[in-house]
Amino acid sequence: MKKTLPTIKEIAKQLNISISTVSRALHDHPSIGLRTKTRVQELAKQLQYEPNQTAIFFQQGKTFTIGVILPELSEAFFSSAISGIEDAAHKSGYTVLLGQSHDSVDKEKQLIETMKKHRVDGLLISISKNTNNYEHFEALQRYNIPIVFFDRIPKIPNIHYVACNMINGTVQAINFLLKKGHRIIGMINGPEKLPATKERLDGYIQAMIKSRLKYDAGLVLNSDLTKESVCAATEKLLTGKRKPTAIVTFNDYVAMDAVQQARKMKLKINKDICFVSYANLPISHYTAYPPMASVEQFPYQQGQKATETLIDLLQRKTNADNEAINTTYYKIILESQLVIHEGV
Amino acid sequence: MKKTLPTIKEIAKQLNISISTVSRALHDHPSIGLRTKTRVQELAKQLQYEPNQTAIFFQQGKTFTIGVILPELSEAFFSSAISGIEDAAHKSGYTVLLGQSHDSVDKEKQLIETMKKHRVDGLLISISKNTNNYEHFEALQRYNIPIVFFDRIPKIPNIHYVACNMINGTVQAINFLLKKGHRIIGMINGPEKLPATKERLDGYIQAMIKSRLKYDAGLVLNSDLTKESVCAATEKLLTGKRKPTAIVTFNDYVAMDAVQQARKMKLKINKDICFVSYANLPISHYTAYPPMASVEQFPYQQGQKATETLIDLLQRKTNADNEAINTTYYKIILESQLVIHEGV
DNA sequence: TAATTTTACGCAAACGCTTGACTTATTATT
DNA sequence: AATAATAAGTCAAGCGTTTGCGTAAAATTA
Repeated sequence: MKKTLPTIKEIAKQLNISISTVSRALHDHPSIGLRTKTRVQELAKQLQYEPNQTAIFFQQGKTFTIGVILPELSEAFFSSAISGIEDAAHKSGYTVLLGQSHDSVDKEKQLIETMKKHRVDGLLISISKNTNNYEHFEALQRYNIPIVFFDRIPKIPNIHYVACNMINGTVQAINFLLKKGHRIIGMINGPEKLPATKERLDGYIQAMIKSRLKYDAGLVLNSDLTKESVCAATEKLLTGKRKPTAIVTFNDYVAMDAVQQARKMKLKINKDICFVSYANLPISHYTAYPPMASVEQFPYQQGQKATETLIDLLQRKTNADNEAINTTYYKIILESQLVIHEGV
Repeated sequence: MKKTLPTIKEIAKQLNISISTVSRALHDHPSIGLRTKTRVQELAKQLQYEPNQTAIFFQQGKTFTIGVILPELSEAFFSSAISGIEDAAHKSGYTVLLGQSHDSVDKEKQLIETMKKHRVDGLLISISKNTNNYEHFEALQRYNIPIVFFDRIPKIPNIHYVACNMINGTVQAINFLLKKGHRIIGMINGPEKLPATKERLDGYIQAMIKSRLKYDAGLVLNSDLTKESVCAATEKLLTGKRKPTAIVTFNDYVAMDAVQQARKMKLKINKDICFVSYANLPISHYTAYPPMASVEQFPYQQGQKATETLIDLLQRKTNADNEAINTTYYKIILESQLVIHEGV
């Protein structure tokens, strides 16, 4: 068993040429003659030579690694996104250093430190639910490590991001319900401060107004996404003066809890009350009463697009080290889309 | 904006001392005087010095990175496992390079190449469904990159692995059903060649025999996990001469399909027919008819344990570079466990 | 006070590779 | 035939750290 791996030095010695010649030969440099070039390449193959990437990383000041920090891989949204990220990264020769924040700000900060230490070339981040201070991101500027945020993006100027616009999908969802004859449509939304919550509300209002229906604020309730608060909201909606015949829920988990509550109240799902949700569970159609339709937010594509954007940024950085790149920011918005489930 | 990050050379120059002194001072080396030590450390802090890890990686021939190759993060089992991996890795100062094979052998090989190029210190692998040639793993021996397999392990000798023994949990599952009064118990198992399938079968047989019930091979059917084959198996079981009153299914997906089929046949779930499954969906209790109980396989713990094992291997490697380490292999088996669901 | 130990630090090599600058043959140009 | 241009290499610096070894100066011992 060989103890030490072959290096270009080794090859150079065996062929009695200089290491720079070997290096250039392996890179097909024009100033090396065909003869020696093939000699080198053959010996390299024979010795199963492989360049020591750590040396190259070091020498080039690049690691061809991109760090990914996201809240929770067990959320289907993110496990889908990471596939998009991986695929796009590998396509350009990058690899993915992973870290989950589990929605903890401390963990997030810690991960950034680690990524910084490992000298990732760039960072892809979906921020934790509880992040409202952004210094730890800004600190990376100093290291010239670009960040592209995706899905959950901080509310600060001058950042690159990729996100999915929920307004459009929400409008489609409401229109779908209107077309089905529903006139009183409720919404169980998320935490008030979340941008995602606001977008859903905006879509709701927009759709109502365009259809010349008045917007009844009493029909839109916020929740903190816990089972209790969702059940409470559901109950409140279903016992109000204006009882909705359809409810749009913040996501599939909310939908499931709301369904449960409605059933507890002896309502027939899809008859007395219909649900439309935002897709995050691929198997939601296996659940007892799947939503009639869901708004799809294309996690795979978001991840992919974010990665492509980051890599683009990285290329530019190496090409032109000027300041101009710092002045323009990518803001990429994908459109969400309503998907109507089978048998509806 | 600083263009170049501070190095120890920089510090050395400013303090007019040698770089080796700086290096040692920062490492609290005993042969550096307290006076200079603090001077160095203070300047380092002031300049926000951070060691260039790529240089260190290179110099030490270690990257403090472990590669993880697994089939599919969108499977709850693996997204759980990766959390265990991450936590254990971070605890020891390692980071995680991620790659999904999506159950493709080619992708798996490719990932191994990438990981090798990136000079990961060690590898954690759960093999793809279709892998039946193991050369690409063996090739890593040459690079002295240890592998610990987890959950899905290749059938070759002389490997380290962590897996979960399903036999015990299966025995518990059967016993649970027996205690509930069931006497005819069916099983919808997985593909025949899978070790996971064999273990389930073994558990089934063991439990039956221990209870002095005869093992009826007609009650155990294999499936290839597709919806069609599961439905067919379910139908066959429920129309056979000996109709089971309970069925153990290979996993939660199988359970859902089987339930659907049973309902199609006008059977009342939990009355005419009961189901017990192997846990892989955290939200399975949200489904229409969740299984009465599931066999838990502790993905988080498996990931954690596998990582700890790998790191242990890595420590040994640096400590004693002898051959002895190559002669003993870790084979760690966790026990599965039956979890009885609420309201049963 | 001389000899010896200890303390505190500097020198320089090494890790493997890339690359700008320089050198020496060889071939082409006038 | 002298000069210029090209081809094919070589040299050596440099990337940032770590570390074995050497060595003054200071402290201890005899």
